[in-house]
Amino acid sequence: MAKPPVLTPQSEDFPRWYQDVIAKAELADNGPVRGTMVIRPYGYGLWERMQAEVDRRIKAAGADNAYFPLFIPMEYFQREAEHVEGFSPELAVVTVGGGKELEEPVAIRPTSETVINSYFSKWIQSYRDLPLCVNNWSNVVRWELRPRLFLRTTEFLWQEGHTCHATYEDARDYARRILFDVYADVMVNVLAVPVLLGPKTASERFAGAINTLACEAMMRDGKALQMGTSHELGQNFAKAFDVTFLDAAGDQVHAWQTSWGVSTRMVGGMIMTHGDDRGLRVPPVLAPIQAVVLAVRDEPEVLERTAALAAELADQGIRVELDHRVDLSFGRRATDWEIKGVPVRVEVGPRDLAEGNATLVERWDGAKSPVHLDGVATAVLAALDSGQANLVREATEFRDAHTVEVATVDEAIEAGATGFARVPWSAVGTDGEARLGEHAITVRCLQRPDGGFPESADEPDLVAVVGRSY
RNA sequence: CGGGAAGUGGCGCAGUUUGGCAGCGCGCAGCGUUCGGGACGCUGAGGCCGCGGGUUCAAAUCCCGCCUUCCCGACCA
Repeated sequence: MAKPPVLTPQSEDFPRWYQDVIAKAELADNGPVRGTMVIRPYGYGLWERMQAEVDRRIKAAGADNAYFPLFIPMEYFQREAEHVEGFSPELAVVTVGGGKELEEPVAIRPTSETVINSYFSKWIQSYRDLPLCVNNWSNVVRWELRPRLFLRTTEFLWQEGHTCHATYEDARDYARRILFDVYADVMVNVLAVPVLLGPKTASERFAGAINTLACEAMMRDGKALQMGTSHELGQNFAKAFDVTFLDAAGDQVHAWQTSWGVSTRMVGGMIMTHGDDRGLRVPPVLAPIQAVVLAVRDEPEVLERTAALAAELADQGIRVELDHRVDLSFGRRATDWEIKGVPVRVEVGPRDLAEGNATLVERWDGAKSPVHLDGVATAVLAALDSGQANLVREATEFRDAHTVEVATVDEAIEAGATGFARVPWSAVGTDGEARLGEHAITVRCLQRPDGGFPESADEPDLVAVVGRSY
């Protein structure tokens, strides 16, 4: 009776499970060039939903979309010392164009601070031009040594926001606003992925930033994934690219800036936060397909009722799909939707109809329940709500159950191997970071002892959250 | 980029040691029977054995180079 598992069980081999589920749920394929990724329609559907939710919030935060070019003059990279140093190793450079060796090689953007700032310097003249907040949806290239689908690909899709402000405080507040109102909000309320928020240590900072704020999540194998970052750039790039403005007092001063991004990595984070041995579990708010109405049998009444139900659900604003593939066995189709993680399945067969019911199956826990045909829409909506809440709760409980409080670096090394360890930052420091590093453990972010967000990384009594990471 | 493993119909693999007709399971197509948790029967299609070079009468098999994937490390959304 027991069928061989469709996917490698997580407990047996988590990385293998991850690859299996990406293949079987038809999310993505490897591209022909190392590190590249072909995103298949269902995988892209997940990304499009993430994009829509992020985009809406970015606009609400006052940033407008724009587009900057893929190609960047090499010389731009040289201008900010830390930036060059940080990105040089992963830069892809075009040296031939139109069949000729180029006089000046052209870099393919790994991020766009440099080009964008060269235009900011043209556009900004007065404090009245500030704040200037733009966002770019794009692809970027970072020559990765160890690619993994969605988590770390040489080319990936993301948004990068870039802003200029008149004061340090404005820039700092904006970087936080993006972290909280855009990123954390999407992670928790859309992706159902609980995130820890806090500044990075100096060694984990973005190349060229004065402060990097991060959203860190825990995957089901206990490893950390950085889901998004928001940087305070200070005046580093403004100085390198001459982004200045005349302030109200008549002085020419450099702008204070931020940059921030989330990428297709979020898809990987969602997969590894919620997926189980039966497949994906896509949070209802995110799901491109929230409910599937499945005709159990090829009978006229069944087909009619399922079609009517699907239409009714669509009328309620539910993203619904009708499964009339009666040439495939019921079990096969049920399994397919399960692997794809569709939150709710509405099954209708002759037995249901005899009772005047449909069968509602919830993906998050597999629970099946009969629902009167008149109450399906209401029941689906309720299931979508509770499914979302349950996924967040489950993921939060998992993370907390794999997080321990420790006092020393040695204890952190031990605990960090299987989850998160919270250790006083004062007990770690730069030397401690190096020792953790020897065990492939890093400080994911700094927090207040109560988990609160610190005013600054220099605040006393901070706690370092450490763990292994992707 | 270092260490390890591996590339054979779409997917998973055997065959490589000892060179001699390219196979199996799943999937796919057609027909029929099925259909409430990956259905079954019959028939059939599908291969430059990762790519390039070499050795040989003969290469999936031996030799050299490259590419790609996976695992473990150093760097990163």
